[in-house]
Amino acid sequence: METLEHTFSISEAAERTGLTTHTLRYYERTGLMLTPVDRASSTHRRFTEQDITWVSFLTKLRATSMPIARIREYVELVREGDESTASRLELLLRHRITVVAQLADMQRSLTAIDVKIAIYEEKVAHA
Amino acid sequence: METLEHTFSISEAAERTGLTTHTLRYYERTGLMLTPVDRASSTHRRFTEQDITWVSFLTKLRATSMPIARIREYVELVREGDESTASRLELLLRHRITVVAQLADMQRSLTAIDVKIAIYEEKVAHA
DNA sequence: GTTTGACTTCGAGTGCGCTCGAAGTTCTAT
DNA sequence: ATAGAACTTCGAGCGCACTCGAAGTCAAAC
Repeated sequence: METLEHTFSISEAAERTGLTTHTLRYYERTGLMLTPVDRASSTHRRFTEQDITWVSFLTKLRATSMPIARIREYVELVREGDESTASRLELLLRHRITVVAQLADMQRSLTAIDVKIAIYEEKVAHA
Repeated sequence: METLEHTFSISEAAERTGLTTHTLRYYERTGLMLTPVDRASSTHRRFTEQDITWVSFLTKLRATSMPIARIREYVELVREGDESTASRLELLLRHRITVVAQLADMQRSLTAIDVKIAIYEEKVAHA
């Protein structure tokens, strides 16, 4: 059952990815989709499950501050097929290092803020 | 000894805070300093230890994505003096919630990226 | 088959946080 | 005294990632 692949309109895709339709079109036009999005009825976009999956992943890359341009590089590697696996791994590993650094940095900043909070709490408690 | 308060030129302040002189001036002019920076010899800025300490803290706020405008609100509260302690605490606690959310979000994204990395490592190992 | 609303492309606009350059002034070292 | 570096203000410009509006086309529901 369910052998036919289900597809989604742009607004359904927006709903599923948490992006706006504007942003989805922007991502496509700026070269961030693995393949051009299918068009049903000549013009309207039909997003496949794979498109949605990819957009969800690219959202993770964005959420960790990978710049659009870097994501585009990654996409180009994916398009090259299997032979680029090692390059893709390398790109992601490099990105991973920056993410871990970001997390550590943010954690350190949070600690500093917590120190301040503690001081204020003390102050407020004595008033 | 060392009872005289040491002050810093803008380039020394830049060095100590990791910001550029341009950014330090920008922060001052956009209302992010607790008090106007002292001027020695009529025009040149002289940063006090307290200025440096404050800039370091505001850098932590920025590093956790607090917008300039919110920092300005915080600064205005500080200028009001002791009576604003509770408001400042509230502002920081509210910010804290967003920071914790950011950290969790980033951590989740990192996990998704790690899954992909594991897949690629598997693939590369078999080649 | 017509209406309603979702879709299309295109290019321009926005918001944020810097970042920079120009043109002039002041400090420091000799 | 003077050269050169470091400082000053001011306003404009930039880079990134969207975000939006206009004007037109298409499609699903009745």
